[in-house]
Amino acid sequence: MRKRLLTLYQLLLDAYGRQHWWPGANPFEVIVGAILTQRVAWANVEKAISSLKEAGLMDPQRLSEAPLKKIASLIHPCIYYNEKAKKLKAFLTFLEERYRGDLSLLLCLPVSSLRKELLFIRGIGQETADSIILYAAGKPSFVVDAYTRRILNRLGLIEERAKYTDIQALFMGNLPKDASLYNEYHALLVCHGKKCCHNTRPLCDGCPLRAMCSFPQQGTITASVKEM
DNA sequence: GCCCAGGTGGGTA
DNA sequence: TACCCACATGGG
Repeated sequence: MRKRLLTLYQLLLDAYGRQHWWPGANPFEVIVGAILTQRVAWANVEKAISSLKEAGLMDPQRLSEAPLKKIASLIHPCIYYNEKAKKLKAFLTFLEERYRGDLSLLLCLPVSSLRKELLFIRGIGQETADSIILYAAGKPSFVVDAYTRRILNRLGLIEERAKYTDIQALFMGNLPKDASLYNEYHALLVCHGKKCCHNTRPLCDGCPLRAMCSFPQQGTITASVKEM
């Protein structure tokens, strides 16, 4: 499995080059983006982030003081804007109550503690928590998103119903715990997912991953990770 | 007009 | 545990 994951990484890197993620200016902007991008195209998240910046609210203190309705109106290009405004508030309330509003205090926690803390916040699930750990804190926690699941399933490396934690363990159990590697790997998976094999076909013509089709279909994960 | 995009939480069986 | 639904914009 380790070899397959490394081959996949190399094929994606050769095809698309380095992605230089996350597209956020600072850790707080990365966190806002991670919450806003839930089930939303990134182009719409960018519009919302620009609006928050123009309003001078891309700051934990100022955003926490802003009325919920104002935040919702500024992030309107994102679907579920009312829910997301509440989620941003929930994060800021958590940050204020547990870390006196000091983001660096939260982000300096070890990965396991940081993940537990983030999952405690309403509106932050596993993918968003891992995105924050990896891209805002710069610590190794592999992000599993819809593209990751879809691509691995197409390659026969996981089953469609594999659990988030199992897919994450597949990567983290077979790759070195290296934030820059996880960063680039996830970015490449998203890049590939957007450009290629986005429909129900197994692999499209000209897909840079076709070389991996020769791998045997055994070793897929179901309820738990196998063949580590 | 329809489908889907870098999810999550709550309710129900 | 597994499934379903609400959330409710904008581009192709």
